[in-house]
Amino acid sequence: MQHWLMKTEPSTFGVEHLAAAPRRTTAWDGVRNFQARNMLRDEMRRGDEAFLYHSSTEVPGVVAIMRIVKEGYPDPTAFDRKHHHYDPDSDRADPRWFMVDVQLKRRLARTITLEELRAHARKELAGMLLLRPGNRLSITPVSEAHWKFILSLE
DNA sequence: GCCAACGTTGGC
DNA sequence: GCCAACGTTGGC
Repeated sequence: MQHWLMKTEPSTFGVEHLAAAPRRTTAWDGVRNFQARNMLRDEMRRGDEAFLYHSSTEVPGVVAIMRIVKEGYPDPTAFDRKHHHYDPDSDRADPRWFMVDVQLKRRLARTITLEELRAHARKELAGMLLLRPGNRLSITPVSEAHWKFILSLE
C-alpha cells in the first residue's frame, strides 16, 4: 500500500465537509497541476491511504486519514464552462485533468501541526516533500517510515 | 528555446 | 495583507 498527503483549504473543503458527505466520500476534483495530475491518474491505487492536510488556515497540519476508494478518472469540472476550475483546453476525448474518490477513514485524535512536523524535518522526517522549502504540490507521496512516524506523534 | 510577466500557493 | 517560491503563458 502506498501513502500520500493531500492538501486542502478547510475554508473551501475540509475534514468537516468530508465527514458530512454521503458515505464520508468525495471526488477530489479541481487539481490543476500536471505533477499532481500524474499521481492522480497513474500512481494512486484503490486501498492507498492519504493524510488530509489543512493549508492556509490558522494551524496548518494533518487532521485525518483518508482511503482511496476509486482510482483516477476524468475530472468533469474541467468541462463545465460555469465551473471555477473550467479548462477550455481539456478535451473530453482526451481529458487533461483527473481525480480520485477518497473516503474518510478516521480523524486524528489531534492536529499534527506543520510546526511539529518541521521540528523533525532534519531527522525522522528528513526528505519529506511537504517540508521542502517552496513546495506547493497539493499531492505528495509519503514514505512508509514517515507515515508511521507521523502517526506515532498522534 | 529563452525569459519576463503574470497568477497561484500557502506560511506568516 | 504581504511576499517568496514556483508553474504557466506568450512574445520574440
